[in-house]
This record gives sequence, C-alpha cells and structure tokens, in this order.
Amino acid sequence: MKNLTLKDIALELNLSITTVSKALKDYADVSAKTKERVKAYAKEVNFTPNAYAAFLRTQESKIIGVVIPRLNHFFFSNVLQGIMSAAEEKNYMVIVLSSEENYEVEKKQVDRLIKQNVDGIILSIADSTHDTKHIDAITQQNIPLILFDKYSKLSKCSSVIINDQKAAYSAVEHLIKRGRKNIAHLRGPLLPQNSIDRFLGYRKALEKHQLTYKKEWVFTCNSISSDDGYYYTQEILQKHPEIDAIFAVADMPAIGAIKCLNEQGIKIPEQIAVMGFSNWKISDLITPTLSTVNQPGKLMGIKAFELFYKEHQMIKKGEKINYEIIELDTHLILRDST
Amino acid sequence: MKNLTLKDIALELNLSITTVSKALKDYADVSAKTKERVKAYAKEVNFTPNAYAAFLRTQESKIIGVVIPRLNHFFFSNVLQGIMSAAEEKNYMVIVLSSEENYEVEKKQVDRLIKQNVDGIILSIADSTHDTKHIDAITQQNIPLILFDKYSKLSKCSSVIINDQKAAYSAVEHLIKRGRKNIAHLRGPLLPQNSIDRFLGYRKALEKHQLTYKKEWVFTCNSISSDDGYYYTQEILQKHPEIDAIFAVADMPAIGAIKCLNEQGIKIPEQIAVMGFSNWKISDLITPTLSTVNQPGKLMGIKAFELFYKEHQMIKKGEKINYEIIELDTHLILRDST
DNA sequence: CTTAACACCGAAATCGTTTTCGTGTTGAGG
DNA sequence: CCTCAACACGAAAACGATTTCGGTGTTAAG
Repeated sequence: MKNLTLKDIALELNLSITTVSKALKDYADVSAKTKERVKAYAKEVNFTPNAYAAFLRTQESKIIGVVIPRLNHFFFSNVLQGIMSAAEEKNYMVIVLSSEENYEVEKKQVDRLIKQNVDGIILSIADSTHDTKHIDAITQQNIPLILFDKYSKLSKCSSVIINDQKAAYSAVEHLIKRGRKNIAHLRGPLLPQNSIDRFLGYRKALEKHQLTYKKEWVFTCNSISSDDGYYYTQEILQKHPEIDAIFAVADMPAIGAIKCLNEQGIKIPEQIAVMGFSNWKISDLITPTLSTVNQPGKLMGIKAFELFYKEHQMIKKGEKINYEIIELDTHLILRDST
Repeated sequence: MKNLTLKDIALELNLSITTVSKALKDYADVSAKTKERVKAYAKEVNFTPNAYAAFLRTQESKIIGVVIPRLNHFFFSNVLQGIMSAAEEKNYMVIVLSSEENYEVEKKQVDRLIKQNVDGIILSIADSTHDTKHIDAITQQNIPLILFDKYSKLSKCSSVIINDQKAAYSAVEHLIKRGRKNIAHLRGPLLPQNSIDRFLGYRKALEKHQLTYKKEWVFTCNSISSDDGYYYTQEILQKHPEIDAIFAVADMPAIGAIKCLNEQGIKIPEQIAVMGFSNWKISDLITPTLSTVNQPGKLMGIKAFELFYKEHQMIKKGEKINYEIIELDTHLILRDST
C-alpha cells in the first residue's frame, strides 16, 4: 500500500529505472511503444514521482509560500482562494503563514519559507514593517517574490495592487454627487501605503469639487476595527454635527459607524451616508446594506500566482526577469447606506 | 548566498559530514568540544538541514495537510489559526487545501496530500461526502488522520468535535426559559451529522419542556446561507404568525432571519427572538447583536494538531495507536436578539 | 562485407542528509 | 609491557528521481 517508486515500475515492466523515468518525461530516446507501456502502467497504479527525491536533483519544490498579515480576514481569504486555485492548475502546493501584522514575525516566516526551499513567495507586507531587508534577501537569492495589496516602493519586485487613490477618489466623488458637502474620513494607520493613498484620494476628491479639506474631520483608525469606527462616530456626532457623510478606509470601521448611527437613531443615508472599502461579505448583510468599493481579492491571488510562475520559468531558463506591477480595476458597489 | 549544506560546514571546520550531522543531533559519540564548535558555527551561519534530503532518509516531511470544505469561512479560518500556531511550535509546515464541499474534490485533495508525503492529515468532511473509502485509505497507509467538526461514525480515527446536540439543547432551552413556546428551527442539510444533532437537540429541548414538536416549524437550509434564512423567515411570517422564536443551525441563516425581521419592522427579541450557532465575528456587529453558541475553532485546531502529533510519535515508535475523540465544551453567548 | 548512422536502452553519478559500521587513539588495569 | 575498554571520528551506503554518457543492436550506404 506504500507509495510506489520508479524501481517498482522498472521491476514490474522489466525495464531500467532510467528508461521508466525518461518514458514518463517523454524523452526522445525512448520508443513510442515503451512510452505507452510505461505510461499506461503508471496511470494504472496511480504513480507520482516522489517530490522530495525530485527536488534534490531539480531544486524545484513545487511549493510556494504565502505570508499574510492575518488569516481570519475576508479579503485575505479571497486572495488565498485565488492563489490556491491557480497553484492547483500548475500542480503547486501552497504553504500559508501568518505574520500577525508583526514585522519580526514576518521576517521569521520569510526565513522559514526560504529554508523550506519554496519556489517562490507571495507576500502582503505587515502594517508594522518599516524596512525591507528581509524582503530584498528573497530576490537576492533568486527566489521570485510577488507583493500584493500593500507593496513597497523601495523593493525591486513585482506586485499586484489596486489603485487605492483612484478608488477612494470615486467613492468620495459619489458621496459628493449625492449632495454631501461635509464628509468625514475614518482613515487607516499612518504607515501602509494604501491607507495613505485612500486618504489622498479622499482629499483630492474634495479639492476637485471645491470642498475645503478639514483636518479635524479625519480620524485615524489604528486597528481598522469596527470599534474604531464606532468610537470615532460617537465623536463625530458630539463634536461635528455638520457631518453628513462618512468615508471609511475599510468596511469594518464603516460597520462600526453604522452600528453607532443605528443606536443613536440617526437615519442612514438621509442624515449621514456611509461608504466602506473592500466589499466584505458582511457589508451586504447588515442593515442598511453598506455601499463600498470592491477589491478583487480572488483575481489578485490568481494574478500574483501567474506572476510568480512566469518569473520562475524565466529564472529556470536563466533569463533576466523584469519586474511588473499589475494594477487591477475596482468599482463602486452602491447599496442602501448611500 | 545559497543555502548551506553539511558539506560546507564540514569543510569549514575540518570535520567530516558525519561528525557535523551527529554533533547537531547530539549523538553520544561526538566530544563536547566538537559539538560546541559545530553548533556555534551552525548558528552563526543560520544553518538548517535541507528538509528534502532529510525526508529521503527519515521519511518525515515535517508537513501536515489540512482539507477543509471552504476557505473564506470564519469558523474554518479560526481552526486553521489553531492548527498553524500549534504546528509552528513543533516546527511543522501546513499545507491547506479546500474541498469546496465536494466529495470528488475532497478525494482528490486527500490523494494530493498523500503523494506529497505529508506526515498527517487533518480533515473536515464535506457535506456531500457519503462514503469514506478515501478516508480509510489514509489510516491504512499508517498516516495519522484527525477529523474535526464534522466527523464520521464509520471511520476508525481520532476526532475533535463539540457536542452539537447538547449545545443546541441548551440554546433552545434558553429560548424556552425566556418564555418562548413556539420555536421554529432553521435546520441544515439532511446529511452531515452535526446538522442532524443540532436538530435532535432542538427537538429534545422541546420535549423535555412539554412543548410539542411540529414538523412544519422546521425548515431545511441546504446552503446554510443568509438567503436561506431570509427566505424561510418570510414564509414563517406569512404562514406561521404564532412563531415567537427562531433557532438557526448557524449564524448565517440567523442573520438572514434578522435582516428579514428588521425589514418587516418586527421587533427583536420582543416579537421574535433569534438564536444562531457558531459565534461568527459578524454576529456581534449586526443590529441587534445575535445570541449564539460559541464554537471554539482555534482550540479545535490546536487539539487536532496535538492529536496528530501524538499519533505520529506513536507510529514512529511502532506502537499501536488508540483513537481518541475529544469533545470540546461550548457555551451560550447571550446578546440582544434573545 | 565493412562501417557509419541511428534508434533504444542502461549504468552510474548526483542532490544532502542520516545512520550503520569501522578505525584509530588513548589510558587504565593486570 | 600487553590487553581491552572507552572515546572520538569517518567512510560509505542508503533514500528516489534525474540526467549524462555510453553501449548495444539494427539498418543503410559505400
């Protein structure tokens, strides 16, 4: 019942190990008849070459590593789905590790993956990551590295991203077109680029439509949680009664805002409109349903794997790889909250 | 910059490959001085033995496989977190595959994992799985198999579960103690054991409290989605106005029910109370917040890995393994919907 | 009839680690 | 001075697949 080896097949078919191996890989110096015989038998007994033995020669593990900030997060689950489905097509296995949004852990996980001899790494940088030495170490070892969602302007590697600034711009523009003039922004932490870009999109939209940008209408959600949204919405209601719309950096704070507004009996969107970002599953389930920006997580994962695969092939051929940045389209999803 | 080998270290320290290897593994026939020297140097250059070469000798891959029905599912994400954190402590890698709730896919993924020579498999059976040949094939190959959440009464292997019947019983009992007499049940599909058990818990609670069980108050949610819950709640409102509480097999249908009740202006819990199952993140975010049963996902994952690890050690020592079934405690989480 | 060309096949080295079985050195005991 | 443990180290054979380099047998050309 144990896994078969080339030796077993060779013995069974009265051939050498060499010939069996070559037959399965369609070498030219094996006759068509022999190939047929070997392949038929291999299929019959459901033979697959031992991946570990193969690695020793080829240095290909057929495994890629993925490091994400958190596991139980709808967006990352979607990306994972995309990566895994694309990987499966190319017969790749995926090892997923979580950095817990922690720089030190991220470093350690990257190191573990390299020690595991993965063929490539797909990574979404943690919020707390401030330098990129550990990331540059990957590409220096000639291991393809693909960043997604959050990316680093400093590192030379390929990425799959969305245009956060543009997406935020059109989200805020939509609020303005609905007649809102005093729009607050629940922004993300100061460090990661996409929280900065979404903020910039927000400000740009205001400026383009002759609305003055007010610093005191921007609140920083450091943990991007619903509690953050809940808390700052209370503050908005108390100190800034003129606010008629809230644009949040993500769906979670937006949901916190909605919860607060619901409890205070504020009508959404009549009195205050709410706009999220990411299109989590939950945004369609709350009352009122939440308008948001879709973030094509699954597609991101697929593209990320495809980028990896391409670079891996190029490295195998000894070609010089040129880094690509794929920017995926987003679009508004309009629901009851606006 | 490439990964070092024992040979590199042996050359550097003027030792043989053998001695270096033995020094790192604390063999008795290496002097303390040499051990020190080797270990210090290995640490300095951050050496880790090549996992693939090691496998060839030891037949240990230090990788376990996990097959779950879906990835973007809060409960399974939690379990994964538990598995991964426990695995990391023992220096194990985790390969996750999704069966998409499909029997054929589940069979294929199990096969892929076996071909990958994983040291063990942790699996949650798909709803559509009706036979267990592919599962029995795992244990027959002497690979530890741990089932969780859904398990099979047919297969001989260890499992980590909750007592669904007991948990459902106390959930329904709570509704009864709140004075509800006409309790509907949004049950899950007919096949998996936990949907059956939750239904049985529901019926038992009614019987114990002298409430008559009515078949027409039970609705089958085949996809366990919020749409299911929404749809059947409409039916309840139309055809069964006497209903004063709804117990759902999971949080998603319960949330669909709440959405429907909110839209119809029905007061929760005054007119109809709603009880979910699983304690998804979302259940605390909707209005009103949802009472539910917590399902200790992360702990389940930790226990599952520990079971695997124990069995793996026993198999290595050639001991006969005795299958264990670990039943984890649940408790009610009472919120506004009841 | 010889020899070159070709089609098929196999021996053996290799990847890096583990582990069995030796070998050489030392020192204590007789 | 000899014997024999005890000690410290190494040589070499696995593990299973890949691939280079030859070797054999057959055919066709000279």
